[in-house]
Amino acid sequence: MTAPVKPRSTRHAATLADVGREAGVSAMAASAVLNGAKTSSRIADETRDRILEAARRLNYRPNATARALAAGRMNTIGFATTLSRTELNQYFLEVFNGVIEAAAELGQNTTVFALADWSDGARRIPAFCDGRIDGLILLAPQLAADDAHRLPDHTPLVSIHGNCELPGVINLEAEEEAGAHAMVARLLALGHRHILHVAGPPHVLGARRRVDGYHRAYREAGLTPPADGVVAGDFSAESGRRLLSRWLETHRGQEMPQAIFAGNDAIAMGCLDVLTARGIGVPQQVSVVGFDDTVLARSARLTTVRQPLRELGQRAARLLVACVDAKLGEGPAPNVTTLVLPTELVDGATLSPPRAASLRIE
Amino acid sequence: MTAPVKPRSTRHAATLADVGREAGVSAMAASAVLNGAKTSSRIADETRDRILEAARRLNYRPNATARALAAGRMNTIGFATTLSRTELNQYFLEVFNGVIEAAAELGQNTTVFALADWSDGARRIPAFCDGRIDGLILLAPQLAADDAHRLPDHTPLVSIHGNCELPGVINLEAEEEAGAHAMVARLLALGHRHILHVAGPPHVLGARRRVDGYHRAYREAGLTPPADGVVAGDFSAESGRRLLSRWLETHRGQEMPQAIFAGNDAIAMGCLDVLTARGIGVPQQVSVVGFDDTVLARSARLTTVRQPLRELGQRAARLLVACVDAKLGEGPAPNVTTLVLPTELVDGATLSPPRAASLRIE
DNA sequence: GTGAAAGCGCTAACAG
DNA sequence: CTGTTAGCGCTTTCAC
Repeated sequence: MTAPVKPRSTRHAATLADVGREAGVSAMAASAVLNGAKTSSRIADETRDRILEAARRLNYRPNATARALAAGRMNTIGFATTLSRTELNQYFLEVFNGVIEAAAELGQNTTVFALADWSDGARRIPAFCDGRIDGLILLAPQLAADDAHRLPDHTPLVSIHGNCELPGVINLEAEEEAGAHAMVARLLALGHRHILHVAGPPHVLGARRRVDGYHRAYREAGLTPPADGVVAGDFSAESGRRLLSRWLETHRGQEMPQAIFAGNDAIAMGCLDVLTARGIGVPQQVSVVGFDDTVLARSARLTTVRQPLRELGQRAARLLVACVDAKLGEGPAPNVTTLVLPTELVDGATLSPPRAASLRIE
Repeated sequence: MTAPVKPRSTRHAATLADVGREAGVSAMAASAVLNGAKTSSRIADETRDRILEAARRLNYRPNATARALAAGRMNTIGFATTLSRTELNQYFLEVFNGVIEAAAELGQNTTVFALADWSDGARRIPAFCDGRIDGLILLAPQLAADDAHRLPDHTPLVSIHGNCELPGVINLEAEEEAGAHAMVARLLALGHRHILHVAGPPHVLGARRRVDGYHRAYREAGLTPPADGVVAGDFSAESGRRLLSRWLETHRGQEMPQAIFAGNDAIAMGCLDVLTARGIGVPQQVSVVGFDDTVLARSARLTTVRQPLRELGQRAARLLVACVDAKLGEGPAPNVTTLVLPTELVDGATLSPPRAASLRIE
């Protein structure tokens, strides 16, 4: 019987076995001392010192993959999002900051999965949940109810701004309808009557909710929204530019809207571009308001509706980690299925009362 | 001798052993079929089908941690950066997009490590390199040469905008001095003479290089920079606001600078805030130019110096993965130690020739 | 108090 | 072509 060759691993500085050998004890003892093992009652102080000393001398580093394999936990959460390669996603950045911050506080790493789109996501998500992450946050997922059964059930999931209920997936969102309503109600209260809503994609729940808020504000004020008052595209500056340009083209000679309520800040920025290019003063001639309160809004001093994006990220991370803990029997499972945070109006420099005389589109 | 209890793992849907049992073959056969094993020449078609069928029935998913432990590779790269909790880092976002994009193309995941600051980083980096990532990108690290020996040598590192040479670490950067020089030279060519440089932190190499470019442009034009022509703070809008406000306070009654060259776009945005608040027209009365060409610049139509941030991220990821491959004997090691990409001027709406009459600071 | 043994799931080597 | 064996580094019973 030949003694098994123990090939000296070159992959890591030192293993527990190395440390044990150096200290003249077993690897288990080393493990007990170096990693907060719950198993060992106590190791003799003298032994412990010897082990610590050996570890320092060999520059011992625990191996995360081995530990993960044994523990069934990687201490890493995933964050899945679509990331366009042409337009940087401020929305992502805000939420991500919250996620990574809260995760770090809980000793968890964050790995980001960039999706081309969500049909891609539905296909790839199961593959992500293969042990490299302990749980996954879905950012603004566009999943069909049909995709639900394909989602892995052994990995906790949390969604932010999910577009449909997914069984077993906690969803976090903000009061978008209420936020949109409050903003449009304020515009109406200031005297604006002709408000154009340049909306996001109709297949996105949040975009529809903003449209709903717009309509409710008119309704509750006893007013009727203008004909052609809502145009929809996607959530990008480019879309804002395109939609508004086209709208102005097709309504040439008619009355210029007094205000533009953009579906998000990026759209608002696109609208600002168009107005500026036409020499139309904001807010002197037309008011423009956005939605989200991303850094874009702050840098342009845009009047907007704030969604607590960073906080959504933080909460999502904390809930997710709680789910992971619970799955491993290390705590109670959070008993929420949905969490809705408030929105609020943010004052900027792009909103004022409507001018007295109406303006014609040239 | 008691038979070892095989506790049915509840952690994963199914293991290779499960699949093998179901298909009536060994786990190795299953491994060979399900994961592209190079070892086995061929498995009988009939067997292979049986295995695939069993895998599908059991919904088999390979376990990434087990695979990583055996293979010594996690297929994940790390991205370490400082992330302020008060101001969102557009610079980070741009580079990150490049990193994640290139990494994904190479089948690698990306995990982000958020550092409070780089002294923190020097301490924590070794701990990250414990097998959970195969290599690490350092974004704008501020490391002392002294920290070098603490960096792990078993994990490949790549830095972007590193502040000092680190042995064995490939560094990527842009021609910052040249970019700053080109911009200031253009300002001078337009007729500006009194250019205030609101710079970044002097301990950051890139900030110093921009100052150098500023000085060289004056020198080569045969001119002398104004006294008090450079003020330094950090790379944030807040710093830009504070520095410019203070500068204007302390120079009250003197001549207003004709142009402001900001150390980065965030600083430029801060300066724009201050000028706007004072009712000073940009660029009619004062020109403002930035550095980086982040999304902030684009949304404000800021004239700026473009650094190819996304490309820096892409290149860094590709180089890093090449290093990882090389370490595992799967390819040649890249033989570069430094990569410098060009910068270029970006036209915006915040630069014009100086006005004829000089302006006094009120 | 400490060590021996078994196993987390997968893979590389070698035997059959 | 397929199965057996050993081992990646760490942990967790369970004897001693």
